[in-house]
Amino acid sequence: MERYFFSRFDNKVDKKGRVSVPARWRAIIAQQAFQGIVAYPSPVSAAVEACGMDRHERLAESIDGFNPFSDTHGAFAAALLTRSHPLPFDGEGRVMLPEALLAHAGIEGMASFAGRGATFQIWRPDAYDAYEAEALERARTEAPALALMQSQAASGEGA
Amino acid sequence: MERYFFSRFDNKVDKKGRVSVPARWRAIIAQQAFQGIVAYPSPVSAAVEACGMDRHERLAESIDGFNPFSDTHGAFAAALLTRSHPLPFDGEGRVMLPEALLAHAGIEGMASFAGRGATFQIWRPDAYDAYEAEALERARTEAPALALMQSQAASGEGA
DNA sequence: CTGTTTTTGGGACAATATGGGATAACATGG
DNA sequence: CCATGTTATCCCATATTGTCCCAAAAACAG
Repeated sequence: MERYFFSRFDNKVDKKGRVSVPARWRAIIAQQAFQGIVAYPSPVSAAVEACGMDRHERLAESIDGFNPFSDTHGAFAAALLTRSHPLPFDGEGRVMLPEALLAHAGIEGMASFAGRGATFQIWRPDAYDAYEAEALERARTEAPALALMQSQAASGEGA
Repeated sequence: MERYFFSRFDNKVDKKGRVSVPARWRAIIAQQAFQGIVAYPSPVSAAVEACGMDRHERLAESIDGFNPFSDTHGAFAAALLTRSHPLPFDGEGRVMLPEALLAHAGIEGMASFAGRGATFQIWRPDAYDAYEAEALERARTEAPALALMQSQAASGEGA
């Protein structure tokens, strides 16, 4: 069984605002209590970021660990909790993206789902194309750093 | 099902002073004995802070843990307990915000509900917009603090 | 190709937010 | 203790929004 979000899918946003979440990804979430995803604006790009409720609850819990009246707690709560939306699946595995998220990503008509391991992102297709081109370039120059991490992890493995 | 308060909702305060608490949040509170919320002025911002009675009782208990004649006990009791209002839901899931809370947050006409995990806040909409802009900036600079907490709690889980 | 899964479309229905009238509870002053 | 005006509660109506259900089209696998 798959456990992480991979691949890219381009699905249609119908006039009621619904989009299918890729079936393969729904299968990953199927074992969780909340049948749906949690989505929030990426703090660093014009994309919607999303994951299952389990992961998001862990995020909420670690924010809860800060002093509730501190600026640090407030900042993270405002950025990640107030701006996140639980989006339950309908009977066909679709979700409705709220207006605020559509606007943040500039999505209309089509949405690109980009698997990112423990999370995935939802982009306006042409915006994702541009982002990908830039990311590939960066990956090329930073490849040595990844190779280093790989070897570190491997050295700690047993038989 | 959902266990934390997420998202933002902007609801109307009618001329009788009633506001709908978002239905999704009422569902979280539905399993508690007191059908309503407990609200008090935020000690650190121009917002009304609120939660279910269960959490508020735990707050009261931890204040009770202080020496009853200490300044600390007196300060928290005055700030959080004396100024707290239990606000029961009416048949349609609305509450009436007392004058003191409306004044503290400068609310009139519209109220913004900001989910913050275990609690939520109620703001004057334009005041929340301003607060959010500032909070996002701060979250960006303090991101490392969250990353640290994350690594402590959620070491190595999937989606 | 043929059967199955997945995405997409749309109508029927239910839930929610909101408005307002009628009634009951309350504090106050007489 | 009662009268009274005010405040809050209950109840019902309604527009809107979101949810559910069924059906067709498209993609996919054997």
